[in-house]
Amino acid sequence: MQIGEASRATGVSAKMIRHYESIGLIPAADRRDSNYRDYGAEDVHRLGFIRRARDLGFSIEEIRDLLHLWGDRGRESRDVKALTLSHIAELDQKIALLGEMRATLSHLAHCCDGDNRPDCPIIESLAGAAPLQHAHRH
Amino acid sequence: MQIGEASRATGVSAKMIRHYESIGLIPAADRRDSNYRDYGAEDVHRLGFIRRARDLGFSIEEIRDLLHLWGDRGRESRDVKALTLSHIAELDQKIALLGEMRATLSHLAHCCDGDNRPDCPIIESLAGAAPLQHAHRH
DNA sequence: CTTGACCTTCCAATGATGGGAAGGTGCATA
DNA sequence: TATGCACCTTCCCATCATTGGAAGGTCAAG
Repeated sequence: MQIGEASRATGVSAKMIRHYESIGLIPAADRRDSNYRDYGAEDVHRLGFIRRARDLGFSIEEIRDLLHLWGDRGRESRDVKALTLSHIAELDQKIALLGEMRATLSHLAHCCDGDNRPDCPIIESLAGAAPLQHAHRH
Repeated sequence: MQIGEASRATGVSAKMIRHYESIGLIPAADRRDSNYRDYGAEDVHRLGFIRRARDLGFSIEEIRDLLHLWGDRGRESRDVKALTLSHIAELDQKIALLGEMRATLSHLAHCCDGDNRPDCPIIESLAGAAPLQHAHRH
């Protein structure tokens, strides 16, 4: 199977498959006489694993860990669960931060008439006249 | 005021102040004889505006729009409100996506015993045995 | 034998920020 | 005065995951 077919089978772009190989996330693919990469069922399976993990927001380094756990027959599900829980905590943090941003903006938008007059509390808030309550630096 | 003091006064790093100047987000600062940048009250005000907008998650291009609206005396608060509402919609989308990711992971973690046995539903899900319900590509 | 789809490598860009090198400036203190 | 130190300058590179494109090689069908 050429890289294009592997890409279509897994939803991972050919660009990214080559990239994952270059950073050592996946082993170097076999080559045909034409120097084209050649993929088998196991490679497709691994790429599918990677895509699903990325869809869940795992970083490349976390996926690298997961692949090791996946490939290790003696792995402890405890480790996998710990990695997952840590990821959930990260997601909670992001969600909370975005929620605060949204609340602040929503409050401002609600106070803003939205008509032609230039008295806009949103701009005034940003200008520093009334300090924002929910602002956070990142 | 030198760039370091302007940085401390606004919470924007000196690196970023120079960067914002280089991309035209702020006008080129006055220079002293020493070629050091020189900032006044107006510059600090504008940098504070930028920092607050960034704290709220506005992108550089959105902030560029806001700065124009801010500087335009005849601005319509309608435009500012529209920009804010569009930003709220973006935030809602991100929050929803993260929420789905969290639900999927939480479900998996709940099903994962977390003991020594290698029967880990998290790994099995990622491996494709049981397709995830909440997976999204981005 | 040409066309077009596919593949290869390499280089560069995205967005926001940080790190650091190499060198100039300004001020206080020994 | 000299030395040190904090500050400034420009320039290049790194991050992270991904995309785009250029320049060129390979393969199948028409």
